[in-house]
Formats: sequence, C-alpha cells, structure tokens
Amino acid sequence: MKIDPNSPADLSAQIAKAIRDAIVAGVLIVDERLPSEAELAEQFDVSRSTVREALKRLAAQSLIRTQRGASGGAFVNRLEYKDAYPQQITTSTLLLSMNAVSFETACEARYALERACAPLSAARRTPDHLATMRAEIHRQGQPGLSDESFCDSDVAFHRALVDGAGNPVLSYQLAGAVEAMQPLMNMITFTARSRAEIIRLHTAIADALEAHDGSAVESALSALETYTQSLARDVMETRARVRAGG
Amino acid sequence: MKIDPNSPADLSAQIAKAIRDAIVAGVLIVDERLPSEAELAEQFDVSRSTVREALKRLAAQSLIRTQRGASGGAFVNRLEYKDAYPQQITTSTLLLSMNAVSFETACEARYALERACAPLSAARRTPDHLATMRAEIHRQGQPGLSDESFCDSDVAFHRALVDGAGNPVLSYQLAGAVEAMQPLMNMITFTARSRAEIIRLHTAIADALEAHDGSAVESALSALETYTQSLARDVMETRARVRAGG
DNA sequence: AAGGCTTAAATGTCAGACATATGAAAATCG
DNA sequence: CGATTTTCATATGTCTGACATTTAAGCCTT
Repeated sequence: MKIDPNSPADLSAQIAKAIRDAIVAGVLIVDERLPSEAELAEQFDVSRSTVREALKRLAAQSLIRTQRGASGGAFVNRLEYKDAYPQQITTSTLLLSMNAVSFETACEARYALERACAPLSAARRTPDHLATMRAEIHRQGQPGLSDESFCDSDVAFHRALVDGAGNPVLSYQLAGAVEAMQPLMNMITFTARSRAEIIRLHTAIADALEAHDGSAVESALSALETYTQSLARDVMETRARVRAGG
Repeated sequence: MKIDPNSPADLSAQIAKAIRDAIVAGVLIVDERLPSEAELAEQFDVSRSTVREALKRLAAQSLIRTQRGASGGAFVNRLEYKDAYPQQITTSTLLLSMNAVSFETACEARYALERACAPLSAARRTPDHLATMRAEIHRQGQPGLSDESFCDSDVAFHRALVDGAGNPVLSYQLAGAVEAMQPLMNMITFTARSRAEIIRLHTAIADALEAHDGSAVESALSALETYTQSLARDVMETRARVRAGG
C-alpha cells in the first residue's frame, strides 16, 4: 500500500486508490479495522486531513464505515445489495438524464433485460411474487390513482417479476435499469384507455407466470414494450405539434 | 440546499447529500460551477475542512470534478458511461466476492443478460464487431496463451457481442455482469480440450451473428453457459476430493 | 499588438487544537 | 464480593489559521 510522493496533488485520491485496491484484492478483509487516521497519516507521510479526505471517498462508495470512540475507527464494509442499490439507481438515473439517452433506447434496454429474467421467473416464482403482482395490478385499476402512483405500482410489479427469478445478481442489475426509467416514464400521461391496456398486458404476464410459461411471459413483455414505445411516440408527436403550431 | 444543524455528527455526509440531491433534481446543471469552498463553508455554516470532505464524497461518485487556480472550483460533472464503468465493475466485483455469490448464480445472470442482447446484436452488429470477435477467437486458439490472457480475450469477445446491440444502456449494464465474473472465471484452469470446445461455441456465435440469426445466437450462448457451468462443477468437485483425500 | 510579468483567487496540504463519543479500567458503594 | 458509577484513554468529528501551488486575467513593457 504505497503512494507516489512525487505527485504533488491529489494525494487523497492516491491514498483512497491504494486502500481500495487492497480491499478489492482481498488484502483487507471484511470487518477488518484500518489503522487509525493518525497512524495512516504517519504511514503515508501526509496530514490527517488528507487521510480523512481519502476515507470519505471510500465511505461514499460504501467500502468502509467509521465508528467513533475508543476501539472505533474505519472498518472494511461488507458491501451488500441493499447498500449498492441506491448508488446503482442514482448513477443510472444520471446517466440517462445527462447523456440524453432517448426513451426508445432506455426502454429497449429495460425490456430486453426483463425478458432475460422471464424464463427463470416463470420457473421459480413463488406464490408470494405472484400475489404481489396481482395486488399491484389491482392497485393500478383503482380510479383516481395519480400518474405518479401508477408508475410506482408499475415499478413494483416489474420488480416482483424480476425478483421471481430468484437470482440476486439479476435483481441488482435490473433495479438500475427499471428504476432509472421512472423519470422518463413520468413524462407519459396515462389515460384511462392506456391504463386499461397496460393492465391487460400485466395480467397476461401474471397469468403466464402462474402457468410457468416462460415464452408467454416474453411475448407479453414484448407486447408491453411495443405499446409503451407507441405511447411515448404519441407524447413526443403531440409536443412537437404544439411547439410547431403555437 | 439546507442541512440540519442539530444533528451533531456527519455534517459532511449531510452536505454531500444536499448537493447530490440538487444535482439529481436538476437544480445544478452540467458544467455549472459550485460556490467556492469558502463560500460553501459560509452558506452551510461549517468549516472549510467539512465542505472539502463533502466534495470528496461527491468526487468519488464522479458527480463533480475540481480545477485548481483562478476561475477554478468544483463543477458538476457530465456523468458519462466511461466514468461509470469502472465504478460499476468494482462494485459488482465486490458484491460477488463479499456476499459469497456462487459461481452458478453469477454465471446464470451473466448469460441470461447476454441472451437479452442476442436478438438486437444479431440485427445490428457491424462488420467491426464481427471482426473483433473473429480476432479474439483467433487469439484464443494461439498455443502458449496463459489462462489469464484467455479470460481477457473471452471478456473482449463477449463485450463485442454486447456492444453489437448498439444500445449503450445495455452495454453499461452488461459490463458489470461480464467483467465482475472474471475473478470467478479465473478459478477455472482451461485445458486444451476445454479451450477447443469454447472456441467452437464462440465460432458458432460469430457465425450466427454474421447470419443475423438471433435465436441461433441464443442457443449457442445457452450451450456455452451449460458448458461453463460443467467446467466449474468439475473444478469444485476436484477441489472437494483433494480436501477430503488429503 | 505581442509577449512577459504580476497578482488575485481558488484548491491542495499541513499543523494544532478542541469537541464528542465510546469502550475499558478504576474507584466506589451496597 | 459483586454491581454500579466514575474516570480515562482513544478515536473520530470539527474548527481555525497558515502556507503551497496552480491558473487565468489584467497590467506592463517592448
């Protein structure tokens, strides 16, 4: 764990990298305590402030946690899915919004990934997953539901579908793709007719899952993708017409 | 952008969260300059050190960049895929290694996601993608190639497959899944015979892509998954036998 | 007008101090 | 002797002030 003393700037980044590499390489194991800030400062021959900035960088990535008081210090964090989820979603959201990713591209990716889960979910979904999906479908049919709540329910529905595959790695990857889409989905105003169509397709998906029919789930997902894309196209065209006309 | 002055500890985390929220919400736009550290310190009524720790947290997430000198400062970063890739890979790698995700689970997720790209890649792959894949297949057949280099080439091959889909969102999501698998893949010793079989399947994939035959790509990927899983099972069994016998 | 010089503003780093939390050891009391 | 309280050492959290370094803009000279 060494840094280059000749590079004058960005010492805290170098120190963070050194410690991060040690964690990734397994030199520092989970729950192991790092030396105290004062000791690290001495080891790297920098001030305590610089060490602290490095530790904050690592804390921002959930790689370490800190405890105050005697026998406190910085400890290597066991990175769990629940810690990584928010980060993944924030990053995905920003990637979409800052890079002008089209609705079409994001939507295509999302449904392609969901279709990847379909056969697994059809084989393994528990009654619990199915019950969640049925409940969300019911919620989506409630009159007076706001567009935002409708989108929330939509996310919950698809999340249950993905979780049904029983593969945490898939669930993690999909969380980013599905939840990051939400701001884009919120652009769409869901009329009563379009809600009914979406609910019809959701029901088809749930039915197919209940019957353990993976390819039927895939077909329904494809139909849902096509329909969602057409809704988005309508919104865009309407906006373009309003801009041109007014 | 406010913080709770009553919470005594973790001021830097609160400040980081306030700024992060402002960026995600679009209050701070790309390339906009944040106030100087001194000004932020005054606004939040904390010391400059605390502000700096908050900024380092944001820098660790690539949300801001800093420039020194006059007219320098902290600027909202345009989060691009190339910045998000390493983070995604590091996180995925640690999630796998720290949560004892089985080879089976990781492998299943990886190939499920790759199959999701197959139809798109079959439709859109350019001659460039195909050329990259053929080149990697050739490299994989070179005698004297180390296991590590073989794995590297494997990653490059699959990456070309995924990129062929022409969807940056998919490429980003897949990068984590594919590259994070590498440490697990490196456990496997590839014999001459297993390399030949893998090359055979890679060739089948490339041929199917060349013919724009999406379902053939999916089939070949499934066969490759089955074969990889069987190789991993052999390694595990051998190890278990050695442990029991010795 | 072009080029070099000065300067101001900003981040990067350091040193030392105090505040606060916390576990462990020491002291006290029943 | 055992339980409880007090004390204390240690570690992080925060503040202050200082200096180093980088960099762009303005000034000045030629």
